Amino acid sequence: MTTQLPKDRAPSIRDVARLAGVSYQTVSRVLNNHPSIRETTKARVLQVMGEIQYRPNRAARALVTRHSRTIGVLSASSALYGPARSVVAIEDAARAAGYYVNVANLAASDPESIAEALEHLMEQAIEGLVVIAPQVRVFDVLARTSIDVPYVSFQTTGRAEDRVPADQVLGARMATRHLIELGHRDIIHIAGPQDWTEAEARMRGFLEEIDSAELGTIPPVLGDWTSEFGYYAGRELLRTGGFTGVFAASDHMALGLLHAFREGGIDVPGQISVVGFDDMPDTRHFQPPLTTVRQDFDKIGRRTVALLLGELNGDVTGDVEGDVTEDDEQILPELVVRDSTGPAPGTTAAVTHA
Amino acid sequence: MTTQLPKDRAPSIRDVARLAGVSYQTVSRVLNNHPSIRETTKARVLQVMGEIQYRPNRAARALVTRHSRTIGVLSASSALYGPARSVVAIEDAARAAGYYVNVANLAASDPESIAEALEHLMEQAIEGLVVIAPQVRVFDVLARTSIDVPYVSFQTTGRAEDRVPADQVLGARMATRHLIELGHRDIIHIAGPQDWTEAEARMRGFLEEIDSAELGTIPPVLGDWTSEFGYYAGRELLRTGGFTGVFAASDHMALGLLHAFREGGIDVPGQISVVGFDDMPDTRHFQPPLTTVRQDFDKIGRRTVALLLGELNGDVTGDVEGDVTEDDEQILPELVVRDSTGPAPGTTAAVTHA
DNA sequence: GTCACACTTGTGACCGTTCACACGCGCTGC
DNA sequence: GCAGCGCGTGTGAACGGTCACAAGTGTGAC
Repeated sequence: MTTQLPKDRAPSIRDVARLAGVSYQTVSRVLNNHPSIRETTKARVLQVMGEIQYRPNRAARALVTRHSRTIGVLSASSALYGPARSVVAIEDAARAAGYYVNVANLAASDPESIAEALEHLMEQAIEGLVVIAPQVRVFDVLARTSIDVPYVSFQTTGRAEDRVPADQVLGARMATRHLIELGHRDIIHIAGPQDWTEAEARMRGFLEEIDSAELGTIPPVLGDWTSEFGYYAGRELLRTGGFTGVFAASDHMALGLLHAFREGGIDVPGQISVVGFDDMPDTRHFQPPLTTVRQDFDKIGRRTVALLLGELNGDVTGDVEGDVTEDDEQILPELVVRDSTGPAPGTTAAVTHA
Repeated sequence: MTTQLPKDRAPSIRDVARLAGVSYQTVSRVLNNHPSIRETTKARVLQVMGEIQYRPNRAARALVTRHSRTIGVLSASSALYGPARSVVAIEDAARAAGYYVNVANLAASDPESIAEALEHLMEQAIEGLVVIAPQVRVFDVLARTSIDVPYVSFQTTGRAEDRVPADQVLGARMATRHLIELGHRDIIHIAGPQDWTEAEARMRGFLEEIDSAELGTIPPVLGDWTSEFGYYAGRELLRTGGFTGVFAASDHMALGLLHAFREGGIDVPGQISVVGFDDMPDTRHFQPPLTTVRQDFDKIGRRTVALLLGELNGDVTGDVEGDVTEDDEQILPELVVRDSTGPAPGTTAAVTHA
């Protein structure tokens, strides 16, 4: 057949219809696989689609359905392993669910930057929002600007009424317990920024575990996730002393700590034990290879997306048709023991460093 | 005024028009700031827009203009620092230029995965494509599937006729020269996957520099960017020996090398010097702090986006209206000397390790 | 005073898809 | 033999913008 196709524009549903000898509505039905359509017709239409490389126009579809099938991700400092890995996990999960993702990276976390990034996402007509950033502040801005898309933070659990990242708490408890079981009594926590829910949850886990072991609490140090901070915190800690175990809320900070301790002539794990969080791939090549808590980012990403899509579709449980389920169940973090942790020096006593 | 707005849908251009007492076309003119429109009218329309929080519908606009203002990014293994950082840089640059970004991450780099990811991006009606992945293979797939969007790879220089990432070559030369100047004669290169243009360019830079110093060439080892690979390569290298300097194409691989050398009882930089590439923030806390080549990802990102947008707008030079220019000039990498490099052992002679 | 022209504004059609509704057909049931 | 029904398919309108064109106003030149 020498039926001519438009040269200057992409083939549309009507072109397909003409070539297949049906109406455009029938083609539309094939696209949305409507039940009542004859098999043979469907096959014919599909074949034509393949032949002319037809691709549905998302803009037209979005226009009429009022659904962009796009979710937004607001991410901070994506150069860090955790956020970067999280974004990837979200993208993959969303793609698997047939959604598109638009990411806005936060240069700074002042309200203006946040508002600007959100505005950028809203222009995209996002249907939902995943926040990988200081949730507290983002929430502030969201409330103030009356932007009303459903949103979740990475790490939220499946149950909508309980937005606490249970596995984060658990992971932190595992890390802390590991140190306790090695005989450490004086353990310090280098926390992440407390307006991140993840940081807050990890700190909570740490405190809970310390508490249940009836150990004395050393006030945690509030950091910024980076190795640079870990390094300076480590130097400072060596000046004051009074601890034998450190639990850092990120592997980056743990790396900095290791550097500072090494520089200070401290043996890890001989004198001080260090635990990180995330298990980024590099950690096993740190000096010494780092004991840390592994997170299953992909699973968390799928759960987060499932939760969000569930909310979009109006049900509270977080269930979605079937693609991305598996949510409610808790995703267990895993303690990976390497060489940065060992028995507390002496038997039970803490060592003091000058 | 008690003019009622639609409750179930977002306000449209016609709602604004009604409230401002003008036609919808006038509102459209304001949106596209058409020159001939009275200041007072424009102000009135803008005020109404602000009051009712009007946001133009991108789908409708895309439908009629046939421009999605979206560019796609095809990225591989974004858990690595380089790609992750590159994606962020692209996103920021694109956002600054008023474009949206859609990222597809490659799980594997077989043709099927690539085709699937590309298909996902094409559904989004992307106008251009940035590839941060094995360009060679992606290009194969692109050619085969007759997808026809303009595309650039991250790292391409401004001049369209010369798609060689000059600064990559230069950076590699700087790293290599640094080793040579320290007296190293037997230098080995741990390269990245050769179907990445970046990897190929870095290797070329290495070879060029070795050549111009009239040193003997040791065949480079082809790696996969990861610290894990670096570690095993390092172990293997220790078995064969015959070198005193290593230039790794990524900081991750350098980290693995350091680990292997440390484990083998080799002193870095006393016996072997190591140089990395990228200057990820963690490198200064490696043991020892790593000498590496710093890349200005943000600048490269802006240049890449400018180049792509220039191509979209039909001009060959890569210039775009004025937003994102600054391209043609070369972006100079910077050698950051830390503690992983030192004078070659002995005077000029190479050391052989058992 | 009229005409040309620039400036500003408005009207109709269209982009590609989905939705609501209508319609033809064959089958069943009485 | 005809109402009723379900299946498969087609027609018109709508989504929210932009484009092409028309038209009203005011100004200056003749």
